[in-house]
Parts: sequence; structure tokens; C-alpha cells
Amino acid sequence: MTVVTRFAPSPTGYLHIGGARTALYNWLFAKHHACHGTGGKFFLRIEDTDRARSTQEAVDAIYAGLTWLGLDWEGEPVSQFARADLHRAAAERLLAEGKAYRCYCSTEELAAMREAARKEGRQRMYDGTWRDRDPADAPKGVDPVIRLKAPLEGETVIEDRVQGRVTVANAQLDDMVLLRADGTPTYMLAVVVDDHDMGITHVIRGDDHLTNAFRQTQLYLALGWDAPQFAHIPLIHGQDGAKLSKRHGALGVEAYRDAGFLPETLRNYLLRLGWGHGDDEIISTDQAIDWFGLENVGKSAARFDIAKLTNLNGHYIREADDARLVELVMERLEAGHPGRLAKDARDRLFKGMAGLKERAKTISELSENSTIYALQRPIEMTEKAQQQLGADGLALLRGLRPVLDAAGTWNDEALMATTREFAEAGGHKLGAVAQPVRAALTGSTVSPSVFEIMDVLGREETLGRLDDVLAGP
RNA sequence: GUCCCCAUCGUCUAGUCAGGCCUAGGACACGACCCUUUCAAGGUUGAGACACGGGUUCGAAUCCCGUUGGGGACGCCA
Repeated sequence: MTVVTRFAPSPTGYLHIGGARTALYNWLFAKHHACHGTGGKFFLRIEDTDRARSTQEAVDAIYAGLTWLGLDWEGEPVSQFARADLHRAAAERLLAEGKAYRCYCSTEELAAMREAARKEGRQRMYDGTWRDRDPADAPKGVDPVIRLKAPLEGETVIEDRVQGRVTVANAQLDDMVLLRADGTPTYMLAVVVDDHDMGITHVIRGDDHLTNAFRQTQLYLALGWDAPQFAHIPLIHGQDGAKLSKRHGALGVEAYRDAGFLPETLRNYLLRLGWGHGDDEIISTDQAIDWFGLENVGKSAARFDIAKLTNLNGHYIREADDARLVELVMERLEAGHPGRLAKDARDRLFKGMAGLKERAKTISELSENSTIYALQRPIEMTEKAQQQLGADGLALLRGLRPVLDAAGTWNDEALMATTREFAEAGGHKLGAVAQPVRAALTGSTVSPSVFEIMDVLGREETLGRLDDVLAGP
């Protein structure tokens, strides 16, 4: 049997981190089955039935977020709103079959019922006023909603692929609204009709939908359809242990991109947040597709840990292709230092990237560190760097300058040998010379190897920077 | 409040379904040391958890019950 999954966000904002993980799991599950013979498809459906809150910007942000994350979907995204007629038809059918009824309660009456229910410690809010009442009693001029005639007794059971068997007494569930007074379908109806029509076999979504699954199960039953397999994955919590949501600390994926995280980092991190495969931590996407399964999804919520994400990102930066990193860095540098980039910034970055990427955990940090190559002279000095350039430091640089000027081969190894020789001749350790050089060359006390830097910068630029310092303020 | 779910180091987790291989393993973060031209990376190492209480059993992190704690859901939102 072909596995069909979907990601169904409502376009009321960016694609947040929890949604991204839900999308990832659905995508992975479909890909896994596609790669293991049985077939798998992953669809995207935009749940835009709430016209007041849905925006095209949000839809675009969702596309952009998924695309950046590298999660591709089958065909055109489905607009739930565009299918409203089908949803309505399903409700009408239930009405005709006597499985649903019109309810004329006003919002005030409903509010009173809600209050009474809570006061009495009941979960069921709607009291079924119109369930068996004669439609002839209907007040004039009131547009009714259509409610499902849900079972009053017994229990509804879902065999959740993650949570196991979950049971609730039907007495807890009231008659849900299927069609609003204005004739538009509710989420509950739309989801069921759409998932059925789209042939969804596995509904993988956040644990916050677990109670919805009960109602949806009742709806599937009433409509005479088989319910899909449900898999409710635990929520992601913030540092405070509460559900991460758009209103509560969840950032959009683009915020992580802007902060300098790589998409493969997010994929790996999000995968591991709530899913495990033995002691494996670094898991490529191909490996994830091969391994992913619902059996290994944990049952408890997980906290989002930016430190671990950052560490993982460092790993993926080190692994990333230099040319790709150069482009990512150049983009930021051009935006952050307009008009101040050196002519051969790109070439230098490419040459120095191997040393640079070893030391950065985010693209932002990498860009920051890249300025030692990318920016024109004269360079800015940090206070600590300035301290390296006291009388002693400058004296060493003054001595080293002609030695470098006369150096034969201008490369990493040769320059180190030359400098070491110079240092030892003066009774210094290499580090004693290297630090002032670093300060002069980079304006910082922290950088890649100074000899690598000289190599990347070339003789002319290196000597130029030394001269800038030697010339004094 | 009612219903539902969850519970292993600070965090993410392995182990739980098929009880002994667990004096509980890995990763991040933290401490120390090594490497070293700085910083990273890397290596070695330290500290650090089965929420509690009862059962069942020769034996329980693993099974059962309860307690506590945490979370989620209770809309003519999705």
C-alpha cells in the first residue's frame, strides 16, 4: 500500500519550528516508503478556511520555508478553501441521512452553556438542545449551524502509531459544528473530507491534535469512511517547558536561516528532537529517509536547545562545500559592508575558507570572521589586538617585515618556517611573534593560523597591513 | 475544573514492547588535561539521571497500581 502523508498548516504566519518538524516527519515517512518499494507521497495542503486570518504572505512564507528546508511536495498545494463546496456537500449528506442536525442556538446561549459546563466540571459544552428538537420550533431569522449527531454512549478509540491506544468516553465529546451559520465548513469537517479525498493514509501531526482525532474519528464513522492511521508526535517545548507556538517563542525557519543556520542542520536537529536511532547523532538526510519510522518517535515532549543546534551547525559548516559557503558569506558581507569589500574578496575567501569554516558555528559568525579577508585596508583593531601592538610587539614586527619582504616562497609552510627562524634567532617563542602579527594582520587576537592568513592575503597585502601598523596611528 | 497524554543526567536521547547483558550508554552544555602561533576542531578525562511510594518476581529503569510533577485539549480558530 502506498503511503500518503500531508503537511497541513494554516497560513496565519510564518512556518514555525514545530510545523517544520511536523513537515519533516511527514516528508521523511513518505520518502522512506517511496524508497522501500511500497511507494510514498507527501502533499501540502493550506488550511485557509479562516478567511479573516489567512494571508497570501503567510502562504508564501510557508512555501519559502519548506523550500529552504529542502522539503518538496507532490504536485500543486491544495487549498482547503477552494474545496468548500465538497465540504458542504458532505455536511448536507449527513443532514439528509439524519446523522447531523441544524442548531439554532445563539452565541449567548452557547456562552451560558460553556460556563455551566465548566462550573459543573463537565467537558461536554453543548447540551444538545436542538439534537432532537422539532425543526418547526426554529426561531425565525436565525441562520443555523449544522452539528454532527455524535454518539452519546460508548467510547471512541484511536490506535495511535505513536501514543498507542487512546480511549475517550463519548459522553465527553459534544456535537461538533460541521457548517457555520454562514454556511462555511469548520476545520473539523474540512480536514476529514480533504484527508479522505486526498487519499491520506497517515496523519502525522502535533500532539495538540490528539483530542481532535476523537472527533474526526466520529466523523469518519458517520461518513462511512475508513479513518487514516494517526500518529501524534509530541510537541516541542521552549526553555520554560511550555508548548512552543507562534505566540510563545517559536521562531520561523527563516529566523534560523538569518541567524546563520544551515538547512541540513535544522533537518538533523529536528529529526533528533523526538526521534532516535540508537546513539546516532549526525544523520544525513539520505540516512534519515532510510531509517525513519514511527516506531522510534518518542512519546514525551522535548525542549528546544539552541546550544545543541549550534554545535550541530558547526559540524555541517565544516562539512559544507567551500564555494557554497563563500556565496553565503559574500551575500552577508555585501549587505553589511557596502563599498568596503576588497577587490579580490571572493578569491581570498575561497582560498581561506578551509581555515575559516573550522572555527565558525553559524554563517553569521563565519561572515564576521571572514572580514579579515574581505575588507579593504586599513583594518579596524580591537582593544585586545591593540595591546599586542605595544612597543615590544611593534619592535618584533619591524624586525620581521624585511624578512617577510625577502621571503622566497610565499606559502603557509614556508612562511611559518621563516617566522620561526626569525623568532628563535631573537630568542622568542613562535607564539610571541605570531600574536603581534595576528593583531596587525587581522585586527584581532583570534583568527586562523597567521601563516595561512599571510598566504591568503599575499605578500603585498600582508606587508601593507604591517606597514599600516608600523606607521602608527 | 473536566478529559487525554507524558515522566532516564541541566538539555536531547539509548535501554522499556520480548524483566537479568545496566555498578544505566551516547550527544550537547560544563570542569580538567593533552595537542597548539591565538581561537576553534580533535583526543583523554571528570562531575551529572532511572520523580516518589507500593506491589509482581529469584531478579524491575524495564510489568501493574497509586501519588506527585509536567504538558495538551476543552471555539460557529485551525
